[in-house]
Amino acid sequence: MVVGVLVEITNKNVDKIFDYLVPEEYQANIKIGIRVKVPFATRILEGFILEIKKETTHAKNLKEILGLLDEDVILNEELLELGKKMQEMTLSSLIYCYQSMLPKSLKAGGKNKASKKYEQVFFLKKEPDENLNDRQKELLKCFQDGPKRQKDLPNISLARIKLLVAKGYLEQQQQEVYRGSIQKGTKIKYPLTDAQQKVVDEIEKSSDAVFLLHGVTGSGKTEVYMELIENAIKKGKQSLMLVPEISLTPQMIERFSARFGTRIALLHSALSDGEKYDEWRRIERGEVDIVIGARSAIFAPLKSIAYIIIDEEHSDSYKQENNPRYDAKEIAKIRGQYHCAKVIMGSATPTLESYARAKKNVYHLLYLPNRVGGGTLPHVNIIDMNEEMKKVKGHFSKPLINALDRTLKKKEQAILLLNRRGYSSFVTCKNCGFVLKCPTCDITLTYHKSSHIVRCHYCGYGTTLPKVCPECHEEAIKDLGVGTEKIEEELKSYFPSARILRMDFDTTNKKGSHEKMISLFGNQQADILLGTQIVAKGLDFPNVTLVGVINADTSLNIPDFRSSEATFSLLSQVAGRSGRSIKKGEVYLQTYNPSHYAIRYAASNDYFSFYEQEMKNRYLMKYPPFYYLVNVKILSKDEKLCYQESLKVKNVLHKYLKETTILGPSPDSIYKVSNIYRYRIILKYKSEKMLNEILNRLILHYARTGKVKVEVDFNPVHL
DNA sequence: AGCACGCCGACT
DNA sequence: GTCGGCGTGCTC
Repeated sequence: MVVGVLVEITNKNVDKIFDYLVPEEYQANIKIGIRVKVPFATRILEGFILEIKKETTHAKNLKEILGLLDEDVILNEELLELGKKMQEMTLSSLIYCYQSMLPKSLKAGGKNKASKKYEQVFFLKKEPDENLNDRQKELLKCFQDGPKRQKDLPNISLARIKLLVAKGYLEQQQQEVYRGSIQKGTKIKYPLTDAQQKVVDEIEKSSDAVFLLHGVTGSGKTEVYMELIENAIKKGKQSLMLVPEISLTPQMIERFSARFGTRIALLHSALSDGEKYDEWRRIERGEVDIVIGARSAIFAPLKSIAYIIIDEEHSDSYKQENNPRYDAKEIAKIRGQYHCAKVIMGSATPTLESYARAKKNVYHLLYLPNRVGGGTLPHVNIIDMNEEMKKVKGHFSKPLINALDRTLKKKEQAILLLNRRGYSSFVTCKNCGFVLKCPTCDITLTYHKSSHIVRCHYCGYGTTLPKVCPECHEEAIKDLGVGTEKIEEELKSYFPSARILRMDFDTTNKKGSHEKMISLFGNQQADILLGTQIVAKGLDFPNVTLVGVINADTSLNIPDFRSSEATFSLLSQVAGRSGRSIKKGEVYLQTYNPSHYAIRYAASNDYFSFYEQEMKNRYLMKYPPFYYLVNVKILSKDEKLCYQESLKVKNVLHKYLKETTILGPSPDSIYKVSNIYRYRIILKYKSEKMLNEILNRLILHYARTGKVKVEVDFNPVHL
């Protein structure tokens, strides 16, 4: 017996199947999709069995596999096939594709091995008799209604139980337990509005495969999802829902667990490896009906899927930003096809790509134009900061201060957004203008006031803030950026008695702190929630009647063709946090670009006009959805070599790709990260037959040397 | 990815 | 004369 094994090495030159002999002792337990240990050159590696055959076509004498790592299949037939498609789509190595589908403990060569957790359970074996004393008889009664763990029996020592085991009255067994899964469930269900019901009916009756649910903020998309999921469960089918990591908030989890109880698996970054493994096992064993998770949850090993829901479809988090650079929305469509499932993408501000497809009837378009309960969308005021800054200093305009004052007096709550995207809170010398930069990345360092440390957000490098300027040696170092801490101070000077809750990546780092803050604010133990993008998404607080955006337009200034879309989307989302119940809400957008269409249309909540305008720009500039993009990155520690090879790559592309616009090479948006220089070449095309083959050949060519590396990113979300 | 094999410079 | 540089090639 011979097996074909894909080993754990991610280099594209080793990304092929190697044949091994299977010793007699292992033959009975060999399955496609399990992991094995194999000798490989001078080392011992792990890999996945992808083939089982009688003989090898490989002429030379084969080595034998050294052992099996799994009893159960890790990569089932669907995932095996999916991985191959991923490889074609991303040009990553096949092993990378498989590894990215699995929790760490199930990857080949993953350090911490599969870790089922067991607990001792005890159950009754022999009825109590006269050989026991009264206390022992009493204890045995506890086991009459079923097996028990020691924890289920407070005040009973393990020794007392073990004694009864020794005497043969109780039997002890190992039972696999799952860590950290949801416990409660009260089956709460709200009746659907007519509009929601109509959408549900339309999806259920339709035979289309992909739907785009365009629903304004607060229109109750989640209720639609839940209804569909529940109806699917009644038919014995499962559902998979993707949300941006940031939206995996306790609020949303609570809504689902309240309705569906324990038959949910949650996959998010806060879980430990053991917890992730347990959730994966529950899913694989068919013990859950619903999987909710961030991007990688798209690979959850469900067996019979009815719906794949992509909530907040516009979120850039669905595209993986490192190898393999897959798009979970595309994976969703492939899995959907396999399961004959319906894919539903939902958003208040769909991506232009999705909306354009919906308009061409590639996706089935559904629309929820109104808020549930007839609530009206908040009134939005645009504040021209060019004018305001002549009147006041600091970051707050008069109208926003007045609005905050009114809100606080009414005992209502406010959310303030500091738009940090594309914004660096840099540290500079007031004397010579020197800006603190990371020694290994071409990035300004960010000052963290609470810890007195400046840090690089790309490589994590950190150091204490220098007292004197490294350049001119004057004591004139000053942080100029606007962080939430600074805004908080300013806010306190206006409203000394207001209770301010600051939420950003610094304060929500610790496990559970995010949850705590949200419940604190929900219980109205704070008046103002101040934070970065994290406050814009998915939160639902009925007492919030004011939303203020300190700087609506910083995200417009980043050099990315999607910056208008990102700004429009962010502002629409955050505005939607205001006035979600009967109380009327208002919104203040402070901006230096009051006439920019992204800001104006966000203010008037006019998705359609934004769409039309932005589509015109995209057409003129040859951007998606009119053209496809590929970002070809050339990386090297050697700056000169990097540029030289970039030119060579460009020439090759030029020679073979006749239908493609080729831009560059140019320095990447971050020229240097961890001492590696980066150039990029942008490709724009509508259709190019040779594209994948040529790019693949380039990657392979550079994969051997190690001095220069070429990476490609199809449909990049950021340029 | 590693690691061996193989062909050219300054050193106990 | 040798130690060791890293270019090239291979791993069932």
